[in-house]
Amino acid sequence: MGSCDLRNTQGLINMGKYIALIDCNNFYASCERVFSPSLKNKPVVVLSNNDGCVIARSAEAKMAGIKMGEPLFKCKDIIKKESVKVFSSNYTLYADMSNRVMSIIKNHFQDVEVYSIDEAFVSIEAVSVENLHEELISLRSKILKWTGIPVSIGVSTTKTLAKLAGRKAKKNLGVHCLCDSKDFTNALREVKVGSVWGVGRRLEKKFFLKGVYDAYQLSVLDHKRARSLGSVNIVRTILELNGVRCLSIDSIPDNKRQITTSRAFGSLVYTLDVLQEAVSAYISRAAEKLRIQGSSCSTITVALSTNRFSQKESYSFFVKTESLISSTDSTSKLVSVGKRILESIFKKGPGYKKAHIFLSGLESSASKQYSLEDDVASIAKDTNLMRVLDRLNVSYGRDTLKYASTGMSRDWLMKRERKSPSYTTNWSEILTIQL
DNA sequence: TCTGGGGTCCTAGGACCC
DNA sequence: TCTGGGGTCCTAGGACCC
Repeated sequence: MGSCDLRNTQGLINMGKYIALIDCNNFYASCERVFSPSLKNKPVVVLSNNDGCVIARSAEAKMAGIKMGEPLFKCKDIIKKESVKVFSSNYTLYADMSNRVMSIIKNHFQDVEVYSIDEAFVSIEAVSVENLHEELISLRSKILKWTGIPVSIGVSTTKTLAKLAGRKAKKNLGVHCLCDSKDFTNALREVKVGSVWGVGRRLEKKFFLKGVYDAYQLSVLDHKRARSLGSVNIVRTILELNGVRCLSIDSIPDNKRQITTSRAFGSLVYTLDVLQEAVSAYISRAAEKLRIQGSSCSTITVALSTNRFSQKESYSFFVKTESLISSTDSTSKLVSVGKRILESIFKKGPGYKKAHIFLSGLESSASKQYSLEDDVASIAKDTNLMRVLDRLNVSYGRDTLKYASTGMSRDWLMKRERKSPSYTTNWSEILTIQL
């Protein structure tokens, strides 16, 4: 963490170093639009897994009154009335489009932190705000021209302020600099405290009770009072609102400390053998993620849950964790432990909606601790097998080679009834143009 | 009928140690 | 009535993010 002396907003202008947040507009909806130009200016939404909730909306869909996170069945009427185009999520496509956008940004700037699939923070040394503004406007057009994805860019001196600037940029669909102390107070007053990055619903409620309603009021809140309402993070947020950098730009992502694969089934599952297929498949996926970052895990947790929205049955969650004697990244080893755990938590009766796998106790595979009981030769063999498996699946597509235990029927697979083709990652689904 | 998934960090409290 | 003090490590749960 950088220095945390308290600076006032006057000091901002002379800090010399800026942080920009580059954020793709309505990202998933925009991706769908790139490949279906007829959707231009039309309302578009993208759904979560299992076609459950709306997780991305084009501007027109927002205008039509569809809310973020709303279950599909609750906005069926609007969708019909406004002829909203609905897509299942197509993560392969979005990840690929994201990579394209991010690589343009990385070519342009040195210090880039890819913060999420649709956002990046960059740290910039600029001569003047005016020059920077120009530069970012041209970057924005380049991204739009090269990928078809519109972005908005917020600039300020800390991440938290860049986020606020990004909100403004979204409204006028371009670049917004929040670097001048004159605009500062007004800009902060316009933002509800709950919209500040780092203030969620719980904290917002607490702040309301204390008469803190907007970002400006938060920025002048006494640190001790703030600390009594939240954790040390909220004090950092206040400092950041005052232009004091507490959060740095991390251009090299850390390895994950925990790996999760949890997914709802397409329909309720009642039998152990179908659950075993699903759990094996989820573990395979989690183990792949583990190997991608070169880690092994020493703890595996398996959980089953019923439908939490069901009126008829009460919600149940069964969970069990097992520690391994020495850590592993082998799919087969993890699957066999996972299946054993599943058998021990499975109860006949309820319909299961979801299975969850958590891998934790992660350490680098290269420097892992062996146990006296380890059969080193068979571990080496397994490692080679995993290498071949991963390589084939990278070259020829996921699940080209998979464990039989993950099932052939895959009755539990999630619903994705309105998925667009994987235009950019699958030869057989490439875009075709008819003349 | 239908309600996402994958992460992080922080804190309090218990277990344990000398 | 009286019940050491100081420390570490681990875990569960809460809050937040996209």
